Amino acid sequence: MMDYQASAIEKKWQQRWEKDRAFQAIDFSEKPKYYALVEFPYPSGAGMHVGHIRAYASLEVIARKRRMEGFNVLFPIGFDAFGLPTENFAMKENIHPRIVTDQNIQHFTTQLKAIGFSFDYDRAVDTTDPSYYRWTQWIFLKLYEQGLAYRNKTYVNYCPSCQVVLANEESQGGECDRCGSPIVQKEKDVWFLKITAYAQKLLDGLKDLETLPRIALEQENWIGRSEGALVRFPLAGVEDTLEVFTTRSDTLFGATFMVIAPEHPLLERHAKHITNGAAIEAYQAQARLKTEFERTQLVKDKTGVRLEGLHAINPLTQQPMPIFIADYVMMGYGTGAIMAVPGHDSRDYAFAKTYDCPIVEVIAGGDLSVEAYTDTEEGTLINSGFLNGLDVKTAIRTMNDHLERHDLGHTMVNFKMKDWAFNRQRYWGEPIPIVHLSDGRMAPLDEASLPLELPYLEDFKPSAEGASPLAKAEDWLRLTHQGQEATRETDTMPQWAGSSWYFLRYTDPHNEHVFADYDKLQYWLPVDWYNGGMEHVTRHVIYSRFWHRFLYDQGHVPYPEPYKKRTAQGLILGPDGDKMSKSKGNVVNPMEIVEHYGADTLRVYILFIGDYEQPTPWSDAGVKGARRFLDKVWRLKELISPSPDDPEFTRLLHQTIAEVDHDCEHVKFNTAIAKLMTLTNAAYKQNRISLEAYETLLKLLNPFAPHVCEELYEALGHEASLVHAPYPKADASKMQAQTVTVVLSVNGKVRAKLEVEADLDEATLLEKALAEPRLQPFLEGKVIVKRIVVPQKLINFVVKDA
RNA sequence: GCGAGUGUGGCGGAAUUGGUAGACGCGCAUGGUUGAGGGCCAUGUGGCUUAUGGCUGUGGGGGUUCGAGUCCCCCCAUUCGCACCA
Repeated sequence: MMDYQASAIEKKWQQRWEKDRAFQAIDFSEKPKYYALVEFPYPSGAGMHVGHIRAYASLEVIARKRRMEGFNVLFPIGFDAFGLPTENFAMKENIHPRIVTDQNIQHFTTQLKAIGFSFDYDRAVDTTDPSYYRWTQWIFLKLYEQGLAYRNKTYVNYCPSCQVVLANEESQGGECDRCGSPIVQKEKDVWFLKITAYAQKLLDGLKDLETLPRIALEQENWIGRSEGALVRFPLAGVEDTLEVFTTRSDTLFGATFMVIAPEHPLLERHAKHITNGAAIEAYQAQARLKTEFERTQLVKDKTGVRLEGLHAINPLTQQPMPIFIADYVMMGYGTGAIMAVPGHDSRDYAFAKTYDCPIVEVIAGGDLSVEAYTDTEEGTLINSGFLNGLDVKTAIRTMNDHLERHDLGHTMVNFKMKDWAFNRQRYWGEPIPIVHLSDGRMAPLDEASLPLELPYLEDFKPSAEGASPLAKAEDWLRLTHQGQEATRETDTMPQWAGSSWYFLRYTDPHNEHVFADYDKLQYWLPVDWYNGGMEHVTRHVIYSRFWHRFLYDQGHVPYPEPYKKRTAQGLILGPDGDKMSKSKGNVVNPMEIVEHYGADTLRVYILFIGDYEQPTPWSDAGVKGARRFLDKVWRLKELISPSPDDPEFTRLLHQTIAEVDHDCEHVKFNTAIAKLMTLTNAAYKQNRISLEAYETLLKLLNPFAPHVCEELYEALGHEASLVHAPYPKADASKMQAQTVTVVLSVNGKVRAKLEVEADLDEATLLEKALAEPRLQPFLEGKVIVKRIVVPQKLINFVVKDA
């Protein structure tokens, strides 16, 4: 028999699958549908890395398994191809991003096919293709029509190096997500999507998503719902109020001063009453220089400036409350103003100490002379008028009632989530289909005029001061709209746009009339299983759920939630245990493994490497083990025998069928492979294998290592491929062992083992156990006080000295 | 600071409901096969030990139990997420 020649076999079967269109998803097939979705890649010039393989290999196994189980499987792939790396590369090399993108996509596709992924490549989407982004623009127009896309002047995180505006989550730690440069705050007129309007729906929808608790929790925290009250504090001497959001209205009697964000509009509104305007302005200027990172991370001392000439009144105590500006209060959360309760909030306490404000105890228990008493989830109210003696929960309810009755405020729900900054000042993104008319108004483009294509620019470097390169495309920029001179919007959409709805397009990727046919959406959706990176659990998953829910509300998609189940693979670290990075030189190129050992080896190794959902270091030695296993399966063919397998082997076979099935469905691919290895080893141990058992092994292994399995299966005389071969079913009656090992222990320590018939009755078993010679030294001269019998497993004698 | 995860041999990692800790793989050791090397095969491989036995052992310390990697309490380390969230 020939040796296992991976590369020849793999090419052969890849061509065969392509010729047979083996992985084509059939719209409206009679079979039950299964939609397996993996996050589509950004086609970088570096090609695939091992992380991609791990991300796709899981659902690759599931997709192949489902086909064998008789499902009509949609397992698509595409490319999230707009974005900065391509644009930066294009600038550096002076090649147009269109060309770079096409090359990269082609390179990626070749690599994906070389690994044997069973994607339906006919459905591939490319977010940079005008026939795709036409519909991204269309969805934007729908959002705009509903008032969910708006422009606002705001301070934005700006990266001076990339010359782009970044979302908060792209500038965490005060550094640009992409280049690591420090972020500065810049005032700009930018686009937002009103995702906050969907906050509650996005939160509620989570209960229908099957996922790890921590994945749901991360989304919950990101949405950040909190219940509380809006309270209006009257200002002394002017007809105005200062509104705050608080979750602890019960502490209102302890509120002794107010703090507002340095950007708070109250400052401008009452500038003429404020007598220390210069000091205020100086503080504002200083705060603006700080990034949000510095404001929240580095500066733990509380600084601020008291407003002179303006103060608020505590509506309950009627005491005057000084107002401060301080940068520990953020304009972006709640109302940008707080009532400070120094007795029970450590930030307010520190501030009160510094600025000498009164500290009032309103919840009994702490020692306010040393620190704020913040352990106040429960407790009893004191110094609080009508709340005295009430517990915290009742006090909150009572206070809220009081506020509503006296028109001082009302209960409200606040969300941490902010609106989605939806713009980039770069070339390689979807143009926003809006024009600015000469009279200052904005107008959406006509749907029929979409796509609004990117103009072909020779020079797509950013314009001055962070304006989009599109501002330089004079011919494209100017037009006549509704009889007026107009200019086009020059910002482009962020990279999250195209990925917010790509899974919908897969159901009908070539449709020129709608983004996807409703009946096809109804057939294929929802996505049955979505796998991707942990890092996308908040942003991408929430953004795409938002778009999907919006489209549902507008009647364009049939179901409210897009995903039924979400998993996330762990990172593959470098062999040194550090995160793989070019600078550390610990990057493993998967294609080298394919060349050296074959794609099947790579696939098996990556799933065998460790728990799928945990990070794991790469090991070159481990790869060899995967290859050895496939070699063993290959050579096992020589041991096919007409004589039946040992009963113990048959039992193991059926147990393996059941466990591999279970493990695959529970993302335990590593143990599934381990069990296939055990089965293979057992066949060698009995020195033969029945044809039936060998074929079963091939079918179980096929989703992991399809090329070698197909080759061996064909060599057995089968003409039909394994793609739709029926998946093995375990026969429970054959899983029961004839004999079992029962552990004999004394006082919990294992002293002997006993091979007995599985159905032996308890009395006989005990008799045998007591007669076991190896137990005698531990029983002699003792009294057995207790006998524990776990059927088919263990006996424990509890003894004590006689 | 808050929340979540993780911690088991030389290494990656296994271990339904508490019931033989270390499956499977790597590495290593010894022997075999081979012109050599590789490959392959067999056996062994947590530690200690006065070895067919005994003791000990799942980050540390307590506890519950006949029995704890698994359950409870306290601590430590590490990773991730959020972060002055009012």
